[in-house]
Amino acid sequence: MTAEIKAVARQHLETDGANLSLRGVARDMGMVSSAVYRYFASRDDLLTALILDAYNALGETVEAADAAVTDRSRLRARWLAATRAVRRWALAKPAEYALIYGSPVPGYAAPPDTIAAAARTPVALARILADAHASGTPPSTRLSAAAHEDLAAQLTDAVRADLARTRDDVVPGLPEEVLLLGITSWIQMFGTVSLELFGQFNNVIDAREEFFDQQMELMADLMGLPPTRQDGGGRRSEGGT
Amino acid sequence: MTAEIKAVARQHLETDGANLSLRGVARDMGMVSSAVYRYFASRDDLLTALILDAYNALGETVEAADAAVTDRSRLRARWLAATRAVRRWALAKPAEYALIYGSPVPGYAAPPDTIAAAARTPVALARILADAHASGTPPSTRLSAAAHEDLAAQLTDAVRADLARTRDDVVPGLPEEVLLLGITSWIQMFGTVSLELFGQFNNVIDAREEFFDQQMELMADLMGLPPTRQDGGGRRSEGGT
DNA sequence: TGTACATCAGTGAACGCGCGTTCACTGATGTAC
DNA sequence: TGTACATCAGTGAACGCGCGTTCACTGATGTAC
Repeated sequence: MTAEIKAVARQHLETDGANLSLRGVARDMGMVSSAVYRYFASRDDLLTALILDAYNALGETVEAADAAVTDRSRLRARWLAATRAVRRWALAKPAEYALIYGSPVPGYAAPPDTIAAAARTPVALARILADAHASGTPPSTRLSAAAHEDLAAQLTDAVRADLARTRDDVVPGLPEEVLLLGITSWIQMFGTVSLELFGQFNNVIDAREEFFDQQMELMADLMGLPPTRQDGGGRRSEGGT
Repeated sequence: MTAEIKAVARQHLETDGANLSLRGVARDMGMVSSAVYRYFASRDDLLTALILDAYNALGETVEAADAAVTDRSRLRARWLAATRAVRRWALAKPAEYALIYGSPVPGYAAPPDTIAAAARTPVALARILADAHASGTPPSTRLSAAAHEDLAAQLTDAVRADLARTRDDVVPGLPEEVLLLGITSWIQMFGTVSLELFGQFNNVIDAREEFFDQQMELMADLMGLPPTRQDGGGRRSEGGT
């Protein structure tokens, strides 16, 4: 019942964006508008439910994509699978993506329940990095030694404190510089998906899937995730030659 | 006259987001709603004008910030000045930023005039990278040699073609891998600003200015922009000790 | 098996509101002679 | 200096529409005895 309303509302998101009309949803369900109030106390309540669902659907998708890599030690494959899952989900449900990662809805304040759901995807990604660190992968094989040394020296106390707080919550034991590279990669992933989806790649990048993969490979390099087959020194070897 | 309408409309953006009301703007100007039609043919026309203005205002800000670095060879300082200008502008005018870099307005299609204006900021940033290349800075001093070699090998034909097209338009002569790192940095910059502005840093990053600076320093490392004072090997030295 | 009653999903009318756009108009300002 | 006329910024009423939310209600379904 409430699930059906949400399903119709999700369709409306595609055309109306966040200024979703409760009356329009009711109309499409063959109901009178006041009937919706039996299921949702207000339009904002419906919106909140959609936001929560979107965060959870994305989180679930990412978790599943990561879990589908059966050899858990293939850390780069896990990273690529998880980030590709984000992009694929965003392309499949652009309105839901925009709802959670786009501009805030004017006049709408997300209730605190959404915070935990919002964390689901970043936490899934962080777990991959934590596994990499636990398995002894040297942090960032791809940054030069000098750059890596600098990275730690460069951190101000305030940023370090932020990192330490998240570290303790999510990935205990991970060095702050490593977490920093993880957050950098997280930003790069959402930045790439958002710029593509919001139209900033028009007339610049046409090969979007390949470009995304390339960016995520670069981020894997940055985080020091080992090449998928550990046979080639620093060279990636999956997919030919 | 039209400038005043746009000024009031910009204030409305702050509260209403993109579902800006033409009647509301007229009301605030002490005019009757139909009077606005003497200056803008429709609500969408007004929106288009605001989008154009926003792209140009941001572009101008970035160009000015770059130009303010009088020693043009201080490439890292120019990069930091330009990217900080983006963030500062976005924080000062969040609604205008959301209008151009947030989720697309439902039912609104940006006319082609906006494309040239949209390019202004990326072009200003690309120029810094082109100057770095022209002055003989080795591309990406901070990636390990193996990683940098990989970067070129990793590019597929399609991505390479995209890069070549942009290169020929904007920064003739720049190697594709170097442009790629520039685009990566461009994405990182807008990703960081957007995630901050759209609320994804809540409960994660509090020291936002310092964090942003750190990310942009990292990107400068990635692009191989030399440290601000060329006296310290690989170590950054501006700002003490 | 049959009646009385409670539950509750959905109705329909109404509230007060705001919107974009049109159209014939007023009335001040400026120009031409 | 004075009159006649054109320009044009802004008015006011109206069009048809949609919205979120409320409230008293109907009528089917299910439960209790």
